[in-house]
Amino acid sequence: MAVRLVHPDHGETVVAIDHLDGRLITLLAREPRIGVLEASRRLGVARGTVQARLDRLQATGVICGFGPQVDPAALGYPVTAFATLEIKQGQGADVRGHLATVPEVLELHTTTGHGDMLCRLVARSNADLQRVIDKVVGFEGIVRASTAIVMENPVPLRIIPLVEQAAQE
Amino acid sequence: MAVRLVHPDHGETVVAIDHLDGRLITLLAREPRIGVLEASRRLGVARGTVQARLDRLQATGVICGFGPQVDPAALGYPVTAFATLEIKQGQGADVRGHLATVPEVLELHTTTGHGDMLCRLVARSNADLQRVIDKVVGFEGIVRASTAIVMENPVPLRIIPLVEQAAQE
DNA sequence: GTTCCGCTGGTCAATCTGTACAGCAGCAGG
DNA sequence: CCTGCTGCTGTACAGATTGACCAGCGGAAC
Repeated sequence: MAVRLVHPDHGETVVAIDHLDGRLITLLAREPRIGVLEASRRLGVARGTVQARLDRLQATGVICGFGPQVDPAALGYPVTAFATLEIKQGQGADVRGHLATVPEVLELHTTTGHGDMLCRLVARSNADLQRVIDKVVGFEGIVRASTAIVMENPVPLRIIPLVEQAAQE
Repeated sequence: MAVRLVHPDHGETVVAIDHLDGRLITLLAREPRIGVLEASRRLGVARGTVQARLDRLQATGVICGFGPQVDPAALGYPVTAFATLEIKQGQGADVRGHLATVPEVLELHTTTGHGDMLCRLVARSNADLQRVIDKVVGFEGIVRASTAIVMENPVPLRIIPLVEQAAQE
């Protein structure tokens, strides 16, 4: 059963999930098209149980949606890159706003370490990547950018192993 | 209409999507729970059209699934970090296999540039991150690792702006 | 002109959903 | 021991949705 807890160290709200929650999430991840009824059959529990678990998982924020997963490569953007940006003092907010307007910026984080920001880019080709980088970097406030082009993706974004680990407890 | 094309430069299969496809994906991303019937009402087209479009988008790989989106923070892993790894020559495959077994590694890419690999990690706390990094790096073949902790995430992983751009054409 | 293809608007049976209910079991508190 | 609470089960119901069809229509290509 998913239960809201308060982390003893940080006071953040976390949610403890049990084995059934874990199996449910894993099942949904593997076969997203099945409905509540079919899921209850697979898991060997009553339909109402699955419904209640799902409602709770969404209410607690563990599951934040079932949006379609779109493959940028299939859309014509097969090149992925990560850019580390160095930002001029005090320009952070402007840069964030700028990057948010660039469709090819799929993700942006502010980080500790050598750079100040890390963003994930896609482009139509290696040549097109230059255009994207110019668009990203062509903004006052960005001092320097270093880009790493993704060649292979041995582990695509995943969550199931973590869910299973979290469900162990 | 989503149509398979062959990219003139690379020979890769890409898919051109039209405005209706774009609206459909955007709609599904915004309100994932609506069904085909409701979507057809919102888009002002026949139900069969939406069904056909969806089938085609999935067949062409543009939409690769509707899996649940799980928030690691809600599961008790509020700390995200990116680690750049330098790999000893010829150890790539072993390192990939090792990292794939670590649940806290959500994503792994091999890249050009200073490092050889870039991976996304989560941890229960900053202190716990040390444990995760030790687990990741404690493997022969990894020469050096540099980690950037994520402080803020101004642009969460998104795809809609790109879909809208792709749908313009 | 003819053919192909996609969109429309309609139907059909089968299934699923949301909701509700009573019964039962485990657990904590008194 | 009894009580109250919570969660799971099995069931029921009306209403909505799904997948599958079909004939007709229009635009684009040959």
